[in-house]
Amino acid sequence: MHITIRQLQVFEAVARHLSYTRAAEELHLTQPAVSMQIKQMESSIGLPMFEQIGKKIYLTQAGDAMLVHARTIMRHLEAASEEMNDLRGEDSGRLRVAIASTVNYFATQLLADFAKENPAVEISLDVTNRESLLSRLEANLPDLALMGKPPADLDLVSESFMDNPLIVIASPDHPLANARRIALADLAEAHFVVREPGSGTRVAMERFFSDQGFPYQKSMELMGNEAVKQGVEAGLGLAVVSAHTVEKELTLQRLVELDVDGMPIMRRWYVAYRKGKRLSPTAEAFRRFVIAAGARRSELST
Amino acid sequence: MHITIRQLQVFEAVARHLSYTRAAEELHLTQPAVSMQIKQMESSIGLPMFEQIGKKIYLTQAGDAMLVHARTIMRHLEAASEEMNDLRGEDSGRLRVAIASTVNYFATQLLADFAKENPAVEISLDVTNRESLLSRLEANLPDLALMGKPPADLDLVSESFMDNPLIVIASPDHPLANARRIALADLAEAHFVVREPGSGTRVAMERFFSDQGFPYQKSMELMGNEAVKQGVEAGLGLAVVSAHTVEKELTLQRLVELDVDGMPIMRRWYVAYRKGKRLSPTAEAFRRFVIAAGARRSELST
DNA sequence: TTCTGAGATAAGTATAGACTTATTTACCCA
DNA sequence: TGGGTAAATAAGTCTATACTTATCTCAGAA
Repeated sequence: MHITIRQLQVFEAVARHLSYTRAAEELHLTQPAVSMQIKQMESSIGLPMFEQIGKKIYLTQAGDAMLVHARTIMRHLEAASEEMNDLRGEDSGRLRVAIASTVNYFATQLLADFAKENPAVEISLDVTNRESLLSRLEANLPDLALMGKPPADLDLVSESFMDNPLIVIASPDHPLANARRIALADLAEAHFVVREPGSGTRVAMERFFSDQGFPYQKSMELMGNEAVKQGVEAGLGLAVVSAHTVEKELTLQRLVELDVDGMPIMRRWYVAYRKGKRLSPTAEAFRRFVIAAGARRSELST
Repeated sequence: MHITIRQLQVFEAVARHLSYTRAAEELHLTQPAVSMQIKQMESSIGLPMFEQIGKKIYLTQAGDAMLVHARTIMRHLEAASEEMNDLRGEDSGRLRVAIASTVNYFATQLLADFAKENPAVEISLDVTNRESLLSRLEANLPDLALMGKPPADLDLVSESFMDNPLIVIASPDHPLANARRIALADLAEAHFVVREPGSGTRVAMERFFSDQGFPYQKSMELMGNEAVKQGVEAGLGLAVVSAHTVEKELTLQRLVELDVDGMPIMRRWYVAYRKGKRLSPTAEAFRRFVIAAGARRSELST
């Protein structure tokens, strides 16, 4: 059975008007065009759809049955067309964002702002550490990722949008709390609270220390930024964290930043997506939104 | 949005395999053919359906949404195709038969036999008098009609299939019950029970009497054959009826046939349908069935 | 690195799809 | 018996569809 969508459209119009001529008018066609479409449809089905009794046209039983299907099919085509129209706009559809856990401290705000501007967008946010974020990217789960510098081997398209200074924090009553220009060597005796392996912050810290030839001492390994901060507050030792994650604590003087030579380690945050990814207009809009927000923020700080 | 059914088919196959090449194999096509179909579909929709991340192919959100519709549309096409296949056969679908009430005495048996041979056919039977049967034919309600000689003005295609002798019946204790070769004039004093106007039997009777210049006397007008028969049994007078309707009563001697000169009036039954009607294979089969049954019956009686 | 499998691209073709205008046929009604 | 309306038929045109083969590109694995 080789039937055309066009044939279904024409058929439906004829069935509705029970008139070829009327259907032709509606479709801005000539009457023979309609005759032919119906005839082709009938011959490919092998059954008449209409019967002409006297001057009137009636649906045959086959036509009756066909009409039901023609209508549902057309309804689905229209529904699909509308959905596609929505998806073609920037303010609809779904947006799956995965973020490195450290990013959480400002990304949530960002997403909230974006959601407020685009209420019809269905946003899903996925917060994990760098390592599992990369594996999610590999499985093509998120549309976009917010993370530290992406590795070269995963073919990511990325753009940095914000500074990410890593600083050393200590409890306020730490002996070096008020020291100036501390050399890394001065911290040889200190113990460090560190994030779990797989954390981007930890990787960055270790790379920095090893570049500097500084063999840091680990006091404890904790899962997540919060735990680390609390560990430091509790006096378990120092820690290297992203400055953004401790803004509140520094203001409240629950924690202090140590003035260590070579710090802060200047890193950057990136918006990234896998090469080949067909960003939806919404995802693209969010990407720009993030970059713009980063630019705004760095303007403020200069 | 100008999309082809073919495109939906190809799209569905690709979405199922998540591979152009695999889909091409399934559809017995070359791989570029599939590429092009998808590309055309995407360009007419204005959104990508797939994204290629590394070596794997994934559905985009738009593709995901489209797939749902593509599948329902294809399901409906298949369902339609199956229904049409059924209707193309002789043993399915619906069969609407309208019969003149007098025909009821043997048509019900006929329909029962046909239904037994074709259990999947949905039969609807409509019993009315000639007049309302004609108006139903005019409205194209029945597929076929079983009736007396069809009028010429309604453009019916008809074929006679059985004799319909009209006879005069009387109660067994009627004075003329055993008389031979009664002349019509001898019935001048008799009263006749007659069918309602609109009845074919009544029309035939009146035409016959008026052709013979016989002004019959009407004792009572009754609705339907049964009422007429009971009226005659009750001694309300004579009646002209189709012989088929009184077989039982004659055998049981509840009624007798009067041997009137010029009787029986020899009429015939016809299967008829409106010119232009596209008889379904089932309807055509029933038409032949009726004619064959008529032929069998007249062979038996000779 | 090279090889391999998968998809994209290019170029070309046959065909049937979707129309048109002009004309004929058929029914219904006045 | 014509006149009007509606559908069928005929003939022709144009273009997009649905393919093909040949070649190129690219990611991932040996």
